[in-house]
Amino acid sequence: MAMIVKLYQHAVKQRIACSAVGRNYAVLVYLSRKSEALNQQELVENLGIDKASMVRVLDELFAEGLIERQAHPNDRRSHQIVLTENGKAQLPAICEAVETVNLSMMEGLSEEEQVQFSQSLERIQMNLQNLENEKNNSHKSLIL
Amino acid sequence: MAMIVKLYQHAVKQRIACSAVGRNYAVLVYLSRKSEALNQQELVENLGIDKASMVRVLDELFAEGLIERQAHPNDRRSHQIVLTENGKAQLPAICEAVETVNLSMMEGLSEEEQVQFSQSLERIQMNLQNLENEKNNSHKSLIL
DNA sequence: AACTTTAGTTTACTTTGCAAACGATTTCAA
DNA sequence: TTGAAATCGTTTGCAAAGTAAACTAAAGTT
Repeated sequence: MAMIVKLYQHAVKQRIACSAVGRNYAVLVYLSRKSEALNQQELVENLGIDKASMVRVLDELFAEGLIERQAHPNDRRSHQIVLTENGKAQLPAICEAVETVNLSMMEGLSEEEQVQFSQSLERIQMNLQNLENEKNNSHKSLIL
Repeated sequence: MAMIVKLYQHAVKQRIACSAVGRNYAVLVYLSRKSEALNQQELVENLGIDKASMVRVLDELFAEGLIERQAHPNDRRSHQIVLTENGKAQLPAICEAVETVNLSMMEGLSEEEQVQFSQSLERIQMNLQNLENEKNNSHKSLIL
């Protein structure tokens, strides 16, 4: 499966010429799909990029003028990450690349199989996240 | 999906205390599953680790006494990678870790869904590999 | 024999992850 | 309310891994 992820990301990046976007397309796509404002923590949890790396990624995207860190209304520690106009302008090209690869990837699978596959993926991710959390909380649950 | 791979590998590695094995468990497991001798090229293609990194990984596994590079009978450029006795001795613990995580991961999916999922994965990998190859051969096919 | 290709290695560089520490907050509990 | 603990983001330093180029040695091709 690690293989698949590498092949997938490689395919998408090849289709996005644009400098910093290529490496960080996942962040932009994720931002574009969420209507609410997101802070860095939420990006870290959902994209599987660790928080130190996320700082670097966002710095880079900011330097390219694609995102901004806005003040959070209720929490002065937190930043809300939003796409700039320039950032939004890149989306069609990025999404097209993603869509193209998605389509090629699913070739030969019926509509139903694709749906089933996505559902299985979601469940598997949930299961693995639970595993991870059990680990983290094991020391707490041991104090009985 | 990148998220899933990270969660999965993290879960497996946590369950394998043993030094160098933890990081490189995939190579050992893959070797144990193949009856024929494998060269580095085949490992690179099947595990998605690039060849320069593979040299480092195998160096490390060799330093730990877990694998050996044997001369290929017909091709003196090529090395056949084989598990040492010591390497084989580590397998049960590794496979148990992998099995445990696999089971937890698939929790809530029916036997049939699991089979379907694996088949879809295989097909997807094939599709992505074809995509990759098309790219590599595009310059050749352009010469008409 | 001269070429091209392949397998593996080395090198240097970049990218990423991980862990620890920190400041600035916010939350919680005594 | 005040003090301890947790959270958000950041920085730093180091380890691991990907990438790209050049190289050796050995096959394969023409």
